[in-house]
Amino acid sequence: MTDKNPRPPDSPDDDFTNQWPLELSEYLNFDDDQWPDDYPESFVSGHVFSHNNQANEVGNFGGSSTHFEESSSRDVGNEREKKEVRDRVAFKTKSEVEILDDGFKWRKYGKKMVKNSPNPRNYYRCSVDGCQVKKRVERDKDDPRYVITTYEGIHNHQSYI
DNA sequence: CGCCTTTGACCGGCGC
DNA sequence: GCGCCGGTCAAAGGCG
Repeated sequence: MTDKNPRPPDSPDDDFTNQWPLELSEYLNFDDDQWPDDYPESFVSGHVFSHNNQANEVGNFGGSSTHFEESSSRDVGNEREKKEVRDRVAFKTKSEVEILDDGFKWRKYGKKMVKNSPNPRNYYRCSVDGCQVKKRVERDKDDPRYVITTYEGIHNHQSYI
């Protein structure tokens, strides 16, 4: 259990989104805290990119379309001290494997079967000490060839691997 | 030797 | 009040 609350005040914030190693073909931001029960398939349509810059690190990235979603209460400004200050970022990536290397070390801490999906959902956590970033990975129930990765929180460190 | 993976059980919240 | 669901932790084992 970790009742400590690190996160130095000098740590960079949402800037990390700018240094994302991946090129996002599209980016969607929802005003709501959650997505609809059933995201339409139009979500996944077209825009198939070929990321070559990352391919040198992982061979699994050959040809993948990535969709980016962001939901966070940055407009409120005053709600910084709330318990839900975590940034929720959802990626939809076309991949045969679920283990997409985003440049960070993740330790799997749980697997669960959600009723809305015939496929299990995997829970990962950043292995770096002080970094409480969590990651949720599951396959699309309508398109098993797509993988939905949801990131929660901001990394305490900027170095990856 | 250290770290990560896996499965089960437990817990909290919400709905009915 | 109970049931359901999603989320997390824990212990053991396996692998590098």
